Amino acid sequence: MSGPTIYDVATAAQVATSTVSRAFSQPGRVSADTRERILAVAAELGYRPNPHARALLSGKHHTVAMVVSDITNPHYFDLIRGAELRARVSEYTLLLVNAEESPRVEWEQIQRLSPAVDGFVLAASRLPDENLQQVAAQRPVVLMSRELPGLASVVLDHVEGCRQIVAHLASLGHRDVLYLSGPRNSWMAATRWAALRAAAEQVGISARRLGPFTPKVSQGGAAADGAVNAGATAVVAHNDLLAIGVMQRLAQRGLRVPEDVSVVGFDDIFAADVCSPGLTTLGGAHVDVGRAAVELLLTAGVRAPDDQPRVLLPTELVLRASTGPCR
Amino acid sequence: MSGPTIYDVATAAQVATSTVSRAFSQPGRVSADTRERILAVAAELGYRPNPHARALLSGKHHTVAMVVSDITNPHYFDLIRGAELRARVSEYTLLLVNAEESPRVEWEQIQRLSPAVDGFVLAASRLPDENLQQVAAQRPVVLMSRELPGLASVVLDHVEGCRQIVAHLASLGHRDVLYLSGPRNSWMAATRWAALRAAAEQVGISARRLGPFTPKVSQGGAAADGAVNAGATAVVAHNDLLAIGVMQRLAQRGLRVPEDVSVVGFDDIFAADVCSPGLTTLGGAHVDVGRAAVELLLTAGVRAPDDQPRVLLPTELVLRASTGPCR
DNA sequence: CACCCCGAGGCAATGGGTTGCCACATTGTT
DNA sequence: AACAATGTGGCAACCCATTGCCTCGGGGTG
Repeated sequence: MSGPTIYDVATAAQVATSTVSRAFSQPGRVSADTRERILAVAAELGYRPNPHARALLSGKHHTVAMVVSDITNPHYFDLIRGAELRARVSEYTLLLVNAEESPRVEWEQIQRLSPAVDGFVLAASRLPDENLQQVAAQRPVVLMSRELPGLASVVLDHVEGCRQIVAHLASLGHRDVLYLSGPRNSWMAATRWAALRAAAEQVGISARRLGPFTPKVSQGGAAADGAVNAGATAVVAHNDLLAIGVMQRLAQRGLRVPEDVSVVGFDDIFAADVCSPGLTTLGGAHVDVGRAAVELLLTAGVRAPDDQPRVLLPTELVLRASTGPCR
Repeated sequence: MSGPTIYDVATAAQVATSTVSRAFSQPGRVSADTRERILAVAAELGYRPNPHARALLSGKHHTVAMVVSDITNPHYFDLIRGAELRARVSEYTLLLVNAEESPRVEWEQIQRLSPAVDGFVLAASRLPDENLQQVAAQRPVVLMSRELPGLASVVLDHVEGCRQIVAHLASLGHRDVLYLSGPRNSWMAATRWAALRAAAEQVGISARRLGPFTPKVSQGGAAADGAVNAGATAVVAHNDLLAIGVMQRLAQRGLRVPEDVSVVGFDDIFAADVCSPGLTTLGGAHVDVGRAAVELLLTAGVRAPDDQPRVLLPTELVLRASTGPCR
């Protein structure tokens, strides 16, 4: 069933298994021609080391698990891709796990995988702080799009990004921004609201909040109605999906974007570019977030537990047609 | 570093390791109170079996690898999700691998993972037939969106789907369809073209082909120009990304969709619903494709090599605003 | 009371690769 | 010429869970 083992190679090459093992892992430890003979035999037999057997003794699995809270959100694609790319450079396997927006599923999967991976990258984890700390006690952990003191994290600089959003809207004459908030247990939602409010205060305009909303297109209707009812001239939605839903509902109610209402999203997903009108949104190099997170994880061993880095990556406000002068 | 082992549990519960093992896997084999004691101790210690050690002896890894040719294509999301859901039901781990559109990368990753997984699900594999057969000789394989005699596969019924597309266009008065083809080595592209041509012949209209094109938005421009030059009234693009690119370019050149040209895509990705005009596209239950593929893989052991099923799932033509009466 | 059967638990081999330690041979040192 | 240093390869324990086989003791049968 399975391929040849190190024993088969050893027999065929007339050496001990230990010699075969060293021929691969410690090239200097065996003589040149012995090594050559072993490699030739191994190639001929199609030998490939069994990762399980290796992991059993060394405790190193050469595998990192990435847990995403909802794999259907297009925003994660770039994160996944970046993580995958970085993992492959080091010949690590990336195990992708979908938490289906459920903290329970997320927790169970992490517990199940814990003995089999070298660490976890958690994207927008929905777990409460205590659980994150428990995980971190077992295995190295890097958070994406979330922060927690004592844990390594990679996030886009939303403080600066929200300042850009507010400055943009203010320069268009808006005196008020309405944030359509994300889920209650989302760290991101809290962070964005705080940053928007601070930025608004700084430039002297008002900031209000509505929600929470599940950040999906389908929730955009309710969010849009709330925004209209609140008399908003500019809304900032928790993410692009929600923003697109908002725009759909506004169009349905006969309101024009951006003439009547300006709309801003977060993430710069592909659909933000093709929807109509094009969505102004706060993007960033999400591939680099994924890359940086795995990078931190792979170098986690050399850092002290109380020296966990917080990596902040720059955002980029992508201007499209959904924002315009205040009516 | 790592968690407690079965030895720790055995010591703490004053029994042999074999008894602990059996307490978990063969409940009837140990007495009720011994079992209870062991489970209590294990829970207290936070014991979880090491999957590697288990896999080493049994040869079963409880892991399937899913290889996608390009993870940035939104079309794969549902496939991934379906595969993930089905795998989790059986407590299998889904290993997601991105081939980056490179047959070489795809091949290397498969070879590397082969000793560590129970089988492969290959989504729109770019590997040549011979390589697929080699993989299948090592491990159970299920293809998605591709067929090869002798290998299990799950695909949407494109023959019927293309008939629906052609019937739809013909009923709008179109006497000609132009297929904007996908990559040269894509099985899907060949299949769609053959099905379109057959369907066109059946209803008595003409079918032409242009391409190949890399199925990305950026390639839509060239495809659109070619279509205009060919005087097409109805184009069928290899997938939604290409179709969206085509529509962007048509708009840029002042041509109206669908008044001047009707456009049809494949896959029904999220963006097809939000772009403007909405894209008529051939969708289907992609989640079920993913689900069925893993299902086949998990039951692969019980089938003879010459009895590999071809699963055909229904398509659904989603009508939106991008198709209309022939000018 | 002798014998058998059955339930319950332990011993030890197993899987595939890694690594500390030892053995042997060759070459160099005094 | 006797001995040390260095280079190569082998032996065997180890990682952790599983499982075939054995043992021991209690209850039932004749």
